[in-house]
Amino acid sequence: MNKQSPERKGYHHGNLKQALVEATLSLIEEKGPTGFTLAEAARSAGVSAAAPYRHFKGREDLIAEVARQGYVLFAEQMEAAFDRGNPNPMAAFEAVGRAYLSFARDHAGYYIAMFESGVSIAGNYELNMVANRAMAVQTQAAEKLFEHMPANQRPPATMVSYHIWAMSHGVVELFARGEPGRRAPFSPEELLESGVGIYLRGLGLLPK
Amino acid sequence: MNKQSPERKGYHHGNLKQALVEATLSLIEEKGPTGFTLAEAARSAGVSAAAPYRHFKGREDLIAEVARQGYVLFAEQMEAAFDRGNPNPMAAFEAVGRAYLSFARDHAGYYIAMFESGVSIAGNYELNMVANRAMAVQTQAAEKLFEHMPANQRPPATMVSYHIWAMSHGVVELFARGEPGRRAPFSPEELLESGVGIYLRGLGLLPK
DNA sequence: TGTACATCAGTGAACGCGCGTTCACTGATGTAC
DNA sequence: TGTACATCAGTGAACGCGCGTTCACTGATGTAC
Repeated sequence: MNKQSPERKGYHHGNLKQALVEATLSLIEEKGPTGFTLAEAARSAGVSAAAPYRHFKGREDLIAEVARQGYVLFAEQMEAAFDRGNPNPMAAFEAVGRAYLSFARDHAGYYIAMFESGVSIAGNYELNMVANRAMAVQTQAAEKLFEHMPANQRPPATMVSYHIWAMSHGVVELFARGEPGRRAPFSPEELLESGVGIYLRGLGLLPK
Repeated sequence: MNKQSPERKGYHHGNLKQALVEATLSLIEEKGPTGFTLAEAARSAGVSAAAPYRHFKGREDLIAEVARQGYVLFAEQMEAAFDRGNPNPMAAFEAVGRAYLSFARDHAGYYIAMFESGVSIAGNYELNMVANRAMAVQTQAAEKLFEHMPANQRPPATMVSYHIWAMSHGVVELFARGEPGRRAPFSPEELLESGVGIYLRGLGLLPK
């Protein structure tokens, strides 16, 4: 175990801010969003305990930056999956659902910083903006789906996107953590896809 | 602000174990599942920092006890709401959903200890048992609903209960925390009820 | 191209603090007779 | 009913520890001329 970060050059780190973000991601995945100290993050970036203060106001600020980067990446991946509704609204909608799950799985550290760290989104303007951008994709996907449906035969698109978001988040929290399959005999993907399928049938958007 | 617990009698507390559990509940609600120390819990129970060691092995053990009590209460409330399927399966199913949400709302401290504290359920036999008992109610409610449906026209009852659980948990985490209505223009109850309604329609269990 | 200088981004020592945990102790309570 | 004694459930002092944070410092880098 080499505690010293390998890309460290000399007296100056050169890229400490980002190195701290990455150290934090690992620590979050290992020990949870509150299971480590700022000093620990500094140590695992190969730097003294005082160094982080050159880049962040404190622990809270570091985690907020991690969450911010996470939301940016998340928004990109959601937008790419949505692909402005191509090839068709239903396929795009389903792609967004899958993108949600793969983000949560492949970037657990970001996901935890964003949704489980208790970082205050309301109290941070920039974080608020980028979080909204990410979540807006889900609403757009629902709107596309409703394009040819009369408004009085369906719930508001925002409500639909909250339903899907809630189910996605619930699946991640309850079934995508820990050893695979430990808590349920179904995979997270399977659970979310089947759940969303039944839901869409309930909206009259899938046959039978 | 009286830091000393009021029901404290003399040299012996008399009910310290439970007082610590209750102090922990308040602290969890205030500061999150990792936002306080064992010493803090002791202090707010009006007792020296060494006293908790007479009842718990440490912080982890105290939180596990809080979670255990939470699961017991949760199971009771879910079972009462289910009422063995009375007055009819659909009403019972919906009552279970509402019970989930009110438990999360009225007993946030327990809910957080159970689902967000990172307490290891798998590694604690008693906790495992009581958690399973609570979750089994949801599966029973789904089974009752399916009573008169041929098995090949429906998903497994466990899967349905996981879907509902995921959506319930998602609604709690995303929309039932913080100031009411801050994150969504819909109340948690409204969101869960409408979401579950659409889902049940998708199962062919509700008309239209 | 060389040099002087300003600025940046680190160090490491120091401090005060509160926590976890142990320990010998002691006040209160329960019980045998 | 009294008394002796064991046990229970607290105290408070002590310890070592690591954290957060500040500070004067210094090595490295960038830039003006």
